[in-house]
Amino acid sequence: MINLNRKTDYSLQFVTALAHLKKDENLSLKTFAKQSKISFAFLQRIASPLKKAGLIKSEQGSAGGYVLAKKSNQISVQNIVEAIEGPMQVAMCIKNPGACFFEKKCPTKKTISKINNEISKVLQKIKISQL
Amino acid sequence: MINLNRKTDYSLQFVTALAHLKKDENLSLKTFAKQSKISFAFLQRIASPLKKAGLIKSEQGSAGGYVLAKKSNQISVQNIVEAIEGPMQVAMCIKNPGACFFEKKCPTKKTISKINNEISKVLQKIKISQL
DNA sequence: ACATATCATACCAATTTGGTATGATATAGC
DNA sequence: GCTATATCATACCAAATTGGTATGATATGT
Repeated sequence: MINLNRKTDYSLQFVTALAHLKKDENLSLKTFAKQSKISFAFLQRIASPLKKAGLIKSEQGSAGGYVLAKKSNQISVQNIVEAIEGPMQVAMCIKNPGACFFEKKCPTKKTISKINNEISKVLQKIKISQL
Repeated sequence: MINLNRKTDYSLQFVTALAHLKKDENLSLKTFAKQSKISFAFLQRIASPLKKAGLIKSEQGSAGGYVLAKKSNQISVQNIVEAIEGPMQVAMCIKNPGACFFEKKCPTKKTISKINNEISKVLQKIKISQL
């Protein structure tokens, strides 16, 4: 399926919210959960990979919370998708050599690969700052 | 996830094979199953929606089989994706009003919608004849 | 200390996906 | 009319993915 799952969807919302913070503000998950009506527990599962991917930073403790780790015009939808869902590939064959039975003989691999590149470009072009 | 599932993948292979038939030839699923090593039973589940979508035609009976219903430069990857997976939408909100809790207030709907259009364009642009 | 954060798990139900099986219907050729 | 070979229309099932929750640990400002 060509679709963004709920984790990715919520991630976009969260990162967008971070992009709109004022200087020296941060945003805790609890606060964002209240604002957005997204479950706190679910947000926790999102924040972790976003941080690992270097898109957001965090401070623990009582005045803690999250902020962007980069400028919002340097974070693309592609970055978020890949942080949450792993490497963007429209078919297993693109980035996993040996994953497909057909492999080299596949009559459509070239096309699949092209589709992958084009979609990837689209996602890279759209930045968080554009929201 | 941004990916083409196996049904769509096999569909691309099948339709491509039909595009390469000579004048007045047809292709039965049994024959294609042997050629491609794709399971016959699985191919049956693919052929049905492709036909319903008006992309391929069939003849029953002992000399029967499938042919394209349109010229191969008039069938896009988008057509196939939609025939197999339903309307292309990166998020439920795009084509199902009321499907999402956030609906009008959603801070990212505009972006999601943009992503949807861009990807849709990509898939429309790529035609079966290009394989 | 205590309240409030992040962090790191593990768990479970619901849905989707991949794949098979079964029986009916249509048709060309004998 | 019989037979072989097609499509057609289901229904079924196992495995993987997704959506969502729960629990406990660690860090830090007041």
